[in-house]
Amino acid sequence: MAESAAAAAAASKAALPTSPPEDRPRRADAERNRGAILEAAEVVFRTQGADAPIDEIARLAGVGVGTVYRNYPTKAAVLEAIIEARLTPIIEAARAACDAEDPGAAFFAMLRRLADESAAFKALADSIAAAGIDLHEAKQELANQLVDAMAELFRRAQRSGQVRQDVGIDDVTMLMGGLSHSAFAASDTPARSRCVELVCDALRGRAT
Amino acid sequence: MAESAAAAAAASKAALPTSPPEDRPRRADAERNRGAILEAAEVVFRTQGADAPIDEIARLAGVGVGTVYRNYPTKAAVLEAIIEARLTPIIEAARAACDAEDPGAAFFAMLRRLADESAAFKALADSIAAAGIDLHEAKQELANQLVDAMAELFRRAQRSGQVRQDVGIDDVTMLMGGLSHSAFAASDTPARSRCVELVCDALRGRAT
DNA sequence: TACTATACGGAACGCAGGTTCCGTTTGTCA
DNA sequence: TGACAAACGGAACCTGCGTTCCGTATAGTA
Repeated sequence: MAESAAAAAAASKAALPTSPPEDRPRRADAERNRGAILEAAEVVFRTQGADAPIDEIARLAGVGVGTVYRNYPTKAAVLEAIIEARLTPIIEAARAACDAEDPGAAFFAMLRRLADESAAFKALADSIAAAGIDLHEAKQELANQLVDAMAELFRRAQRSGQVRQDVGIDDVTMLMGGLSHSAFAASDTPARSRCVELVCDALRGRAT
Repeated sequence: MAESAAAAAAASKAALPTSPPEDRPRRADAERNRGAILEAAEVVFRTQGADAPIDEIARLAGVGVGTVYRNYPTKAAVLEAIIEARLTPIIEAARAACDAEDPGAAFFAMLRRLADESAAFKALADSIAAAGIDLHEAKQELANQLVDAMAELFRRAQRSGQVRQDVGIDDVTMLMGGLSHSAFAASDTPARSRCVELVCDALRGRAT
């Protein structure tokens, strides 16, 4: 999945080693390295966030930087591949949740999930936190998809009466963006869930 | 005010042009430049945040970078002077609020103030957002003072029964740190106040 | 095993930002 | 007005990071 995501992302950027089908297959070591790079990038972006240097990924993968760039045209492309792999199922879950019987419960469940994912994956937290802020990153498209899906879910939850009427999706983005940003630092899981529940309660307009 | 704060901050760092009293006074142009630097730094850190380059400050002040460094040993020292000037009155207000008749109202008022200040001053938002996160910055000491003052105020508000019992100061730090971070981006004042009120309601444990 | 296209590693490059250095300018005082 | 210490500006330096380049190594093939 990450594979295809990466390939797709790459295809739109430049000619990559994942060449036309009929060509002779790539060398085995190249294939192996590609996997190692993807795994290393996952670890590094998860633990260090989007600002981690490329050298770090290369080192962990046991390859030179050149090899990283032979697989991905830019650092942004590597990041995008990783973020996409991580974010796609979340976006799909949000879309699927729109059809849930109880849109309110589904909406709040998604908020919890966003916080959990942010806590577990620093680059993702960066991405979600940035969703309501800058608009100039490669991953913006993905962030938009997430925001759109959440917006639809939010509208349904609100229409069902489980979210107070005087708030908007932008408020949710602001609260969750901020929370995501803090979430990774907090190794403290209970505190995080408590905060998410506070936000949920606030959006409901009533106490637990 | 900014002057004295800067001087104090500077004194603790290294020997600065603000030399021992009995020495002959500094040259008039030096004094003027110092003021210009402080003003420029204020503007730059307010609008661009803590990451703004020193050159920007020098340019706006109409001096060379060398002159900035003759007044402050490092960029961190400049930032600290500015943040201190901005944060000190807030910290004092938080301490004073501990003696308020209604600790609950005082506590929530401080939350509002923190959000407002963050929205108006990017570097301050950075600082507040970081309060619950890293521990390696020059401004950490200030952040700690703020957190300590807020913690005391929080305890009193909680003891007075206006804050639910099942949350801690760390939850407040997390929520407000995140909100501060988003707040600057949001030129939208109503949205910001709405979010702060949501957080306040959540901490109260009841709806408006 | 020998040959060659493919892939590799990592030095080198460019750029940005913090900090230092030094030749020049200028305020101050006699 | 002349002399000198104080202060100035900004080029130069250093470090970190993204990206490129090229001489070398090797998987695949005959």
